[in-house]
Amino acid sequence: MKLSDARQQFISSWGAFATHWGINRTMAQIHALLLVSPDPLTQDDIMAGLSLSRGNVNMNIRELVDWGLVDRVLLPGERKDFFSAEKDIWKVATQIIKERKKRELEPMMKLLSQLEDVEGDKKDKEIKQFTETISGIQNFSKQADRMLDIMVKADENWFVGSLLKFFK
Amino acid sequence: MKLSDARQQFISSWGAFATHWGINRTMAQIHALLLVSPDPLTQDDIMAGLSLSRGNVNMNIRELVDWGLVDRVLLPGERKDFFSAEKDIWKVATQIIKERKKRELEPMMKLLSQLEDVEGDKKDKEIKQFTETISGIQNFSKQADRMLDIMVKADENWFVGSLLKFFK
DNA sequence: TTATATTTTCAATATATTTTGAAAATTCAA
DNA sequence: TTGAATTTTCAAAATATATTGAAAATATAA
Repeated sequence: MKLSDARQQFISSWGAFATHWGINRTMAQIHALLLVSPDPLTQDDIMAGLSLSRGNVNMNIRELVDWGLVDRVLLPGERKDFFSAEKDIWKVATQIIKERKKRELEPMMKLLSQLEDVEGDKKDKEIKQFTETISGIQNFSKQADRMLDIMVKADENWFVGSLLKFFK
Repeated sequence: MKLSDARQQFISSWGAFATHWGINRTMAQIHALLLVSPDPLTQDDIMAGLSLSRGNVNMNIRELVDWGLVDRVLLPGERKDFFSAEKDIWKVATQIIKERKKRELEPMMKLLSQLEDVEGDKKDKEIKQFTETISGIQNFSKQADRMLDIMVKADENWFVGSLLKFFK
Protein backbone atom coordinates (compact mmCIF):
# COMPACT_ATOMS: atom_id res chain seq x y z
CA MET A 1 0.00 0.00 0.00
CA LYS A 2 1.19 3.50 -0.81
CA LEU A 3 2.08 5.77 2.11
CA SER A 4 -0.36 8.46 1.05
CA ASP A 5 -3.27 5.99 0.91
CA ALA A 6 -2.30 4.38 4.19
CA ARG A 7 -2.07 7.78 5.91
CA GLN A 8 -5.40 8.79 4.45
CA GLN A 9 -7.05 5.63 5.68
CA PHE A 10 -5.50 5.85 9.11
CA ILE A 11 -6.64 9.44 9.59
CA SER A 12 -10.15 8.80 8.44
CA SER A 13 -10.60 5.61 10.46
CA TRP A 14 -9.12 7.17 13.55
CA GLY A 15 -11.68 9.94 13.25
CA ALA A 16 -14.56 7.49 12.85
CA PHE A 17 -13.30 5.42 15.76
CA ALA A 18 -13.13 8.46 18.00
CA THR A 19 -16.78 9.34 17.51
CA HIS A 20 -17.64 6.13 19.38
CA TRP A 21 -15.78 7.52 22.34
CA GLY A 22 -17.41 10.92 22.61
CA ILE A 23 -14.55 12.64 20.80
CA ASN A 24 -15.20 14.83 17.84
CA ARG A 25 -14.14 13.50 14.49
CA THR A 26 -12.05 16.50 13.48
CA MET A 27 -10.09 16.60 16.70
CA ALA A 28 -9.20 12.94 16.28
CA GLN A 29 -8.22 13.45 12.64
CA ILE A 30 -5.93 16.33 13.51
CA HIS A 31 -4.41 14.19 16.22
CA ALA A 32 -3.93 11.34 13.76
CA LEU A 33 -2.30 13.65 11.23
CA LEU A 34 0.14 14.92 13.84
CA LEU A 35 0.84 11.37 15.04
CA VAL A 36 2.07 10.33 11.61
CA SER A 37 3.93 13.57 10.86
CA PRO A 38 7.60 13.39 11.76
CA ASP A 39 7.92 17.16 12.04
CA PRO A 40 5.69 19.75 13.70
CA LEU A 41 2.98 21.31 11.53
CA THR A 42 1.43 24.76 11.37
CA GLN A 43 -2.27 25.54 11.38
CA ASP A 44 -1.99 26.12 7.64
CA ASP A 45 -0.43 22.70 7.12
CA ILE A 46 -3.32 21.11 8.97
CA MET A 47 -5.91 23.19 7.11
CA ALA A 48 -4.42 22.08 3.82
CA GLY A 49 -3.86 18.48 4.87
CA LEU A 50 -7.41 17.91 6.07
CA SER A 51 -9.36 20.56 4.13
CA LEU A 52 -10.62 22.38 7.18
CA SER A 53 -11.27 26.01 7.93
CA ARG A 54 -8.89 28.07 10.01
CA GLY A 55 -11.38 28.48 12.85
CA ASN A 56 -12.06 24.78 13.05
CA VAL A 57 -8.39 23.87 13.16
CA ASN A 58 -7.72 26.54 15.73
CA MET A 59 -10.45 25.35 18.08
CA ASN A 60 -9.62 21.67 17.84
CA ILE A 61 -5.89 22.20 18.18
CA ARG A 62 -6.58 24.13 21.34
CA GLU A 63 -8.62 21.22 22.71
CA LEU A 64 -5.80 18.83 21.91
CA VAL A 65 -3.37 21.09 23.75
CA ASP A 66 -5.81 21.24 26.70
CA TRP A 67 -5.92 17.47 26.78
CA GLY A 68 -2.13 17.42 26.88
CA LEU A 69 -1.89 15.41 23.67
CA VAL A 70 -0.33 18.09 21.50
CA ASP A 71 2.34 20.69 22.20
CA ARG A 72 2.72 24.12 20.75
CA VAL A 73 6.28 24.35 19.49
CA LEU A 74 8.07 27.58 18.70
CA LEU A 75 10.71 27.11 16.06
CA PRO A 76 13.54 29.67 16.10
CA GLY A 77 13.27 32.13 13.25
CA GLU A 78 9.69 31.08 12.45
CA ARG A 79 6.84 33.47 12.94
CA LYS A 80 4.09 30.85 12.96
CA ASP A 81 3.25 28.44 15.76
CA PHE A 82 3.99 24.79 15.16
CA PHE A 83 2.25 21.80 16.68
CA SER A 84 3.55 18.39 17.52
CA ALA A 85 1.85 15.34 19.03
CA GLU A 86 3.25 13.12 21.75
CA LYS A 87 4.23 10.00 19.81
CA ASP A 88 4.57 7.50 22.65
CA ILE A 89 1.20 5.76 22.66
CA TRP A 90 1.54 4.69 26.26
CA LYS A 91 1.94 8.33 27.27
CA VAL A 92 -1.02 9.27 25.09
CA ALA A 93 -3.15 6.65 26.82
CA THR A 94 -2.15 7.63 30.34
CA GLN A 95 -2.73 11.27 29.54
CA ILE A 96 -6.24 10.47 28.29
CA ILE A 97 -6.95 8.31 31.35
CA LYS A 98 -5.74 11.08 33.64
CA GLU A 99 -7.94 13.68 31.99
CA ARG A 100 -11.06 11.55 31.76
CA LYS A 101 -10.67 10.49 35.34
CA LYS A 102 -10.52 14.12 36.40
CA ARG A 103 -13.26 15.34 34.09
CA GLU A 104 -15.73 12.45 34.37
CA LEU A 105 -15.02 9.75 36.91
CA GLU A 106 -14.31 12.09 39.81
CA PRO A 107 -17.44 14.23 39.34
CA MET A 108 -19.52 11.07 39.00
CA MET A 109 -18.11 9.69 42.25
CA LYS A 110 -18.89 12.96 43.96
CA LEU A 111 -22.47 12.77 42.77
CA LEU A 112 -22.84 9.17 43.88
CA SER A 113 -21.74 10.00 47.39
CA GLN A 114 -24.40 12.70 47.50
CA LEU A 115 -27.03 10.16 46.48
CA GLU A 116 -25.90 7.55 48.99
CA ASP A 117 -28.45 8.46 51.62
CA VAL A 118 -32.13 8.77 50.84
CA GLU A 119 -34.88 9.46 53.35
CA GLY A 120 -37.41 6.81 54.25
CA ASP A 121 -37.90 3.20 55.17
CA LYS A 122 -34.77 1.16 54.40
CA LYS A 123 -37.02 -1.87 53.89
CA ASP A 124 -38.98 -0.24 51.09
CA LYS A 125 -38.37 -2.07 47.83
CA GLU A 126 -37.77 1.07 45.78
CA ILE A 127 -35.41 2.58 48.34
CA LYS A 128 -33.55 -0.67 48.72
CA GLN A 129 -32.98 -1.04 45.00
CA PHE A 130 -31.88 2.55 44.64
CA THR A 131 -29.32 2.38 47.45
CA GLU A 132 -28.05 -0.99 46.25
CA THR A 133 -27.58 0.29 42.72
CA ILE A 134 -25.79 3.41 43.89
CA SER A 135 -23.49 1.55 46.23
CA GLY A 136 -22.76 -1.05 43.55
CA ILE A 137 -21.68 1.67 41.16
CA GLN A 138 -19.70 3.33 43.92
CA ASN A 139 -17.75 0.19 44.70
CA PHE A 140 -17.04 -0.42 41.09
CA SER A 141 -15.94 3.18 40.53
CA LYS A 142 -13.62 3.09 43.50
CA GLN A 143 -11.92 -0.03 42.17
CA ALA A 144 -11.63 1.51 38.73
CA ASP A 145 -10.31 4.75 40.17
CA ARG A 146 -7.63 2.95 42.15
CA MET A 147 -6.60 0.83 39.22
CA LEU A 148 -6.40 3.78 36.84
CA ASP A 149 -4.30 5.71 39.34
CA ILE A 150 -1.82 2.89 39.39
CA MET A 151 -1.73 2.66 35.62
CA VAL A 152 -1.14 6.36 35.27
CA LYS A 153 1.62 6.42 37.83
CA ALA A 154 3.31 3.32 36.53
CA ASP A 155 6.15 3.41 34.09
CA GLU A 156 5.26 1.69 30.85
CA ASN A 157 7.81 -1.08 30.93
CA TRP A 158 7.28 -1.85 34.55
CA PHE A 159 3.57 -2.00 34.13
CA VAL A 160 3.39 -4.03 30.97
CA GLY A 161 6.07 -6.40 32.18
CA SER A 162 4.40 -6.98 35.50
CA LEU A 163 1.00 -7.36 33.99
CA LEU A 164 2.17 -9.97 31.56
CA LYS A 165 3.99 -11.88 34.24
CA PHE A 166 0.99 -11.66 36.49
CA PHE A 167 -1.55 -12.73 33.91
CA LYS A 168 0.84 -15.16 32.29
CA MET B 1 -32.62 13.66 50.11
CA LYS B 2 -35.96 12.34 48.92
CA LEU B 3 -35.97 9.16 46.84
CA SER B 4 -37.78 10.79 43.95
CA ASP B 5 -35.24 13.62 43.74
CA ALA B 6 -32.30 11.27 44.09
CA ARG B 7 -33.66 9.01 41.35
CA GLN B 8 -34.26 11.99 39.13
CA GLN B 9 -30.75 13.27 39.63
CA PHE B 10 -29.19 9.87 39.09
CA ILE B 11 -31.05 9.33 35.83
CA SER B 12 -30.26 12.73 34.44
CA SER B 13 -26.58 12.64 35.43
CA TRP B 14 -26.14 9.13 34.12
CA GLY B 15 -27.49 10.34 30.78
CA ALA B 16 -25.13 13.31 30.68
CA PHE B 17 -22.20 11.12 31.69
CA ALA B 18 -22.94 8.66 28.91
CA THR B 19 -22.73 11.28 26.17
CA HIS B 20 -19.00 11.56 26.95
CA TRP B 21 -18.69 7.90 26.07
CA GLY B 22 -20.41 7.89 22.69
CA ILE B 23 -23.68 6.60 24.16
CA ASN B 24 -26.89 8.38 23.49
CA ARG B 25 -28.43 10.22 26.38
CA THR B 26 -31.83 8.57 26.20
CA MET B 27 -30.45 5.06 26.07
CA ALA B 28 -28.43 5.75 29.20
CA GLN B 29 -31.42 7.29 30.98
CA ILE B 30 -33.60 4.29 30.23
CA HIS B 31 -30.82 2.08 31.50
CA ALA B 32 -30.53 4.16 34.67
CA LEU B 33 -34.28 4.00 35.23
CA LEU B 34 -34.26 0.23 34.92
CA LEU B 35 -31.21 -0.03 37.19
CA VAL B 36 -33.06 1.64 40.06
CA SER B 37 -36.39 -0.10 39.44
CA PRO B 38 -36.82 -3.20 41.57
CA ASP B 39 -39.39 -4.69 39.20
CA PRO B 40 -39.46 -4.95 35.41
CA LEU B 41 -41.09 -2.08 33.53
CA THR B 42 -43.16 -1.87 30.35
CA GLN B 43 -42.57 0.51 27.45
CA ASP B 44 -45.45 2.58 28.78
CA ASP B 45 -43.86 2.80 32.23
CA ILE B 46 -40.67 4.08 30.64
CA MET B 47 -42.52 6.51 28.37
CA ALA B 48 -44.31 7.93 31.39
CA GLY B 49 -41.27 7.86 33.66
CA LEU B 50 -39.00 9.74 31.28
CA SER B 51 -41.51 11.63 29.09
CA LEU B 52 -40.44 10.00 25.86
CA SER B 53 -42.32 8.92 22.78
CA ARG B 54 -43.18 5.30 22.13
CA GLY B 55 -40.90 5.08 19.12
CA ASN B 56 -37.94 6.48 20.97
CA VAL B 57 -38.36 4.10 23.90
CA ASN B 58 -38.80 1.18 21.54
CA MET B 59 -35.61 1.91 19.61
CA ASN B 60 -33.44 2.55 22.63
CA ILE B 61 -34.74 -0.45 24.55
CA ARG B 62 -33.87 -2.57 21.57
CA GLU B 63 -30.32 -1.20 21.59
CA LEU B 64 -30.01 -1.98 25.29
CA VAL B 65 -31.18 -5.53 24.63
CA ASP B 66 -28.64 -5.79 21.76
CA TRP B 67 -25.89 -4.69 24.11
CA GLY B 68 -26.97 -7.40 26.53
CA LEU B 69 -27.67 -4.90 29.30
CA VAL B 70 -31.44 -5.34 29.44
CA ASP B 71 -33.65 -8.41 29.19
CA ARG B 72 -37.10 -8.71 27.77
CA VAL B 73 -39.16 -10.45 30.44
CA LEU B 74 -42.53 -12.11 29.79
CA LEU B 75 -44.68 -12.10 32.88
CA PRO B 76 -47.33 -14.84 33.03
CA GLY B 77 -50.82 -13.50 32.43
CA GLU B 78 -49.47 -10.16 31.14
CA ARG B 79 -50.00 -9.13 27.57
CA LYS B 80 -47.25 -6.50 27.47
CA ASP B 81 -43.50 -7.06 27.35
CA PHE B 82 -41.55 -6.14 30.45
CA PHE B 83 -37.93 -5.06 30.64
CA SER B 84 -35.40 -5.56 33.35
CA ALA B 85 -31.76 -4.48 33.64
CA GLU B 86 -28.89 -6.60 34.88
CA LYS B 87 -28.23 -5.13 38.33
CA ASP B 88 -24.75 -6.51 39.02
CA ILE B 89 -22.47 -3.64 37.99
CA TRP B 90 -19.52 -5.93 37.44
CA LYS B 91 -21.55 -7.90 34.93
CA VAL B 92 -22.70 -4.68 33.30
CA ALA B 93 -19.11 -3.56 32.93
CA THR B 94 -17.86 -6.84 31.51
CA GLN B 95 -20.75 -6.95 29.08
CA ILE B 96 -19.91 -3.44 27.86
CA ILE B 97 -16.23 -4.32 27.57
CA LYS B 98 -17.05 -7.44 25.62
CA GLU B 99 -19.28 -5.58 23.16
CA ARG B 100 -16.97 -2.62 22.64
CA LYS B 101 -14.05 -4.92 22.13
CA LYS B 102 -15.95 -6.76 19.44
CA ARG B 103 -17.45 -3.67 17.80
CA GLU B 104 -14.49 -1.30 17.99
CA LEU B 105 -11.19 -2.65 19.19
CA GLU B 106 -11.17 -5.71 16.93
CA PRO B 107 -12.02 -3.82 13.70
CA MET B 108 -9.38 -1.24 14.59
CA MET B 109 -6.76 -3.94 15.07
CA LYS B 110 -7.71 -5.45 11.76
CA LEU B 111 -7.24 -2.09 10.05
CA LEU B 112 -3.88 -1.53 11.72
CA SER B 113 -2.56 -4.82 10.46
CA GLN B 114 -3.55 -3.78 6.95
CA LEU B 115 -1.61 -0.55 7.34
CA GLU B 116 1.49 -2.23 8.74
CA ASP B 117 3.33 -2.42 5.45
CA VAL B 118 3.75 0.59 3.22
CA GLU B 119 5.74 0.70 -0.01
CA GLY B 120 8.95 2.65 -0.28
CA ASP B 121 12.26 3.45 1.38
CA LYS B 122 12.21 2.36 5.03
CA LYS B 123 14.68 5.16 5.76
CA ASP B 124 12.34 7.87 4.56
CA LYS B 125 11.33 10.07 7.48
CA GLU B 126 7.63 10.07 6.64
CA ILE B 127 7.48 6.32 6.15
CA LYS B 128 9.45 5.71 9.30
CA GLN B 129 7.14 7.83 11.42
CA PHE B 130 4.04 6.24 9.93
CA THR B 131 5.17 2.67 10.55
CA GLU B 132 6.37 3.53 14.03
CA THR B 133 3.05 5.12 14.93
CA ILE B 134 1.07 2.20 13.57
CA SER B 135 3.16 -0.39 15.32
CA GLY B 136 3.05 1.58 18.55
CA ILE B 137 -0.74 1.59 18.45
CA GLN B 138 -0.74 -2.07 17.51
CA ASN B 139 1.37 -3.05 20.49
CA PHE B 140 -0.75 -1.03 22.81
CA SER B 141 -3.97 -2.48 21.38
CA LYS B 142 -2.70 -6.01 21.75
CA GLN B 143 -1.91 -5.43 25.42
CA ALA B 144 -5.29 -3.84 25.99
CA ASP B 145 -7.04 -6.64 24.15
CA ARG B 146 -5.32 -9.27 26.23
CA MET B 147 -6.03 -7.48 29.47
CA LEU B 148 -9.69 -6.94 28.65
CA ASP B 149 -10.09 -10.60 27.74
CA ILE B 150 -8.84 -11.54 31.15
CA MET B 151 -11.13 -9.08 32.88
CA VAL B 152 -14.13 -10.36 30.99
CA LYS B 153 -13.35 -13.97 31.75
CA ALA B 154 -12.48 -13.32 35.35
CA ASP B 155 -14.88 -13.64 38.21
CA GLU B 156 -15.29 -10.38 40.06
CA ASN B 157 -13.99 -11.49 43.41
CA TRP B 158 -11.06 -13.33 41.98
CA PHE B 159 -10.12 -10.41 39.81
CA VAL B 160 -10.53 -7.62 42.29
CA GLY B 161 -8.88 -9.65 45.03
CA SER B 162 -5.87 -10.52 42.93
CA LEU B 163 -5.52 -7.06 41.58
CA LEU B 164 -5.56 -5.50 45.01
CA LYS B 165 -3.08 -8.01 46.34
CA PHE B 166 -0.87 -7.48 43.33
CA PHE B 167 -0.94 -3.72 43.48
CA LYS B 168 -0.84 -3.76 47.27
C1' DT C 1 -61.32 -16.55 11.68
C1' DT C 2 -61.97 -11.28 13.69
C1' DA C 3 -61.19 -7.65 16.73
C1' DT C 4 -58.10 -5.60 19.76
C1' DA C 5 -53.80 -4.88 22.12
C1' DT C 6 -49.11 -4.24 21.49
C1' DT C 7 -44.86 -3.52 19.05
C1' DT C 8 -42.21 -1.84 15.28
C1' DT C 9 -41.01 1.15 11.58
C1' DC C 10 -39.73 5.32 9.45
C1' DA C 11 -40.53 9.88 7.14
C1' DA C 12 -40.93 14.26 8.95
C1' DT C 13 -39.48 17.36 12.50
C1' DA C 14 -36.84 19.08 16.11
C1' DT C 15 -32.60 19.51 18.45
C1' DA C 16 -27.70 19.48 19.02
C1' DT C 17 -23.23 19.71 17.23
C1' DT C 18 -19.81 21.05 14.04
C1' DT C 19 -17.92 24.07 10.68
C1' DT C 20 -17.16 28.22 8.35
C1' DG C 21 -15.17 32.64 7.47
C1' DA C 22 -14.72 37.24 8.22
C1' DA C 23 -13.88 40.60 11.89
C1' DA C 24 -11.38 41.53 16.07
C1' DA C 25 -7.46 40.82 18.80
C1' DT C 26 -2.78 39.86 19.31
C1' DT C 27 2.06 39.48 18.24
C1' DC C 28 6.25 41.08 16.63
C1' DA C 29 9.75 43.03 13.39
C1' DA C 30 11.24 47.23 11.85
C1' DT D 1 5.10 53.66 17.55
C1' DT D 2 3.18 51.35 12.79
C1' DG D 3 1.56 47.77 10.01
C1' DA D 4 1.80 43.20 8.30
C1' DA D 5 1.49 38.45 9.88
C1' DT D 6 -0.77 35.42 12.70
C1' DT D 7 -4.13 33.77 15.96
C1' DT D 8 -8.54 33.88 18.12
C1' DT D 9 -13.40 34.58 18.46
C1' DC D 10 -18.08 33.81 17.49
C1' DA D 11 -22.57 34.49 14.99
C1' DA D 12 -24.47 32.33 11.16
C1' DA D 13 -24.84 28.30 8.21
C1' DA D 14 -24.33 23.57 7.44
C1' DT D 15 -24.47 19.03 8.98
C1' DA D 16 -25.50 15.26 11.91
C1' DT D 17 -28.21 13.10 15.41
C1' DA D 18 -32.24 12.28 18.14
C1' DT D 19 -37.21 12.34 18.63
C1' DT D 20 -41.89 12.18 17.45
C1' DG D 21 -46.14 10.09 16.22
C1' DA D 22 -49.04 7.94 13.26
C1' DA D 23 -49.36 4.07 10.09
C1' DA D 24 -48.06 -0.67 9.34
C1' DA D 25 -46.98 -4.99 11.17
C1' DT D 26 -47.42 -8.40 14.52
C1' DA D 27 -49.25 -11.01 18.33
C1' DT D 28 -53.01 -12.69 21.11
C1' DA D 29 -57.62 -13.59 23.08
C1' DA D 30 -62.15 -14.69 22.10
